[in-house]
Amino acid sequence: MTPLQLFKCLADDTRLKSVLLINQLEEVCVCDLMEALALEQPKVSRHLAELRKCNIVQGERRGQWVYYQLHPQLPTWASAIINETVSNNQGYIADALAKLKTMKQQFSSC
Amino acid sequence: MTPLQLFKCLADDTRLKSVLLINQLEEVCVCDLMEALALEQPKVSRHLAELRKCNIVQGERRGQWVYYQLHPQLPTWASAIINETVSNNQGYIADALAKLKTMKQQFSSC
DNA sequence: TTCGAATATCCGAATTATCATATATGTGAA
DNA sequence: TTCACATATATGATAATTCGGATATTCGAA
Repeated sequence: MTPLQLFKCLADDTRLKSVLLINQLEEVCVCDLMEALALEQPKVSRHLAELRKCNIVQGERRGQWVYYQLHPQLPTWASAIINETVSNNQGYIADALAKLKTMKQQFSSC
Repeated sequence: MTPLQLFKCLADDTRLKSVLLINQLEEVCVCDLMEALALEQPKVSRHLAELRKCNIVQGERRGQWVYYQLHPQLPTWASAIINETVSNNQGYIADALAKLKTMKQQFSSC
């Protein structure tokens, strides 16, 4: 993966938040992201597809749901960048993260 | 500066290379970048203007030329990302960097 | 006036959003 | 089991928007 590819993927609000949330939570499903970001399903799905195409995330179907995680072969420098971004911009995903966490408590899943 | 702003700025070949080169060389003028990247002056200038607007770089006129450097108030996490990118993707700017260095040796400036 | 640099504008190309539809999985009833 | 249906996700097509490139013009300094 080239740095340009990575930055292009992260240069969109939906994709950036998705990546940062996935990075924080280890794995999330599409419906989680829909709720957390208050977005329509096709929109989330489309942006995840782009992230998949660049090997930034990896989707795995388990029954009804598809769970996304960071791609296991993500270069170290790329995940360093993601971590650096999260830890210094917690406000950027704070709302979504809070919503996700209360969701997880109330219902076992979507 | 928000992370989204930063990534949008870095999501373009000209801008990304310019930032990485400026990071490596401390400061460069527009004509340096034109030569190194083999681009027209207006193109370089326009992208630098975008980087200036986001406070990623800073331009300073000294006589005829305008010299650019990373913005002194660039957040630490942002410059960490830039450094992480450079040190793990040297090939991406190797050509431009080599051209710049031989230029600097042959002529004192543009 | 001349040269380096910045800005304005227009146009074409690439992105994104939206709607509709397709596929995959799970559930429950016949 | 098998069929119908509900839910979750993906994808296709098209409209709307944004973005980048080329050219011309303007600005600033020598």
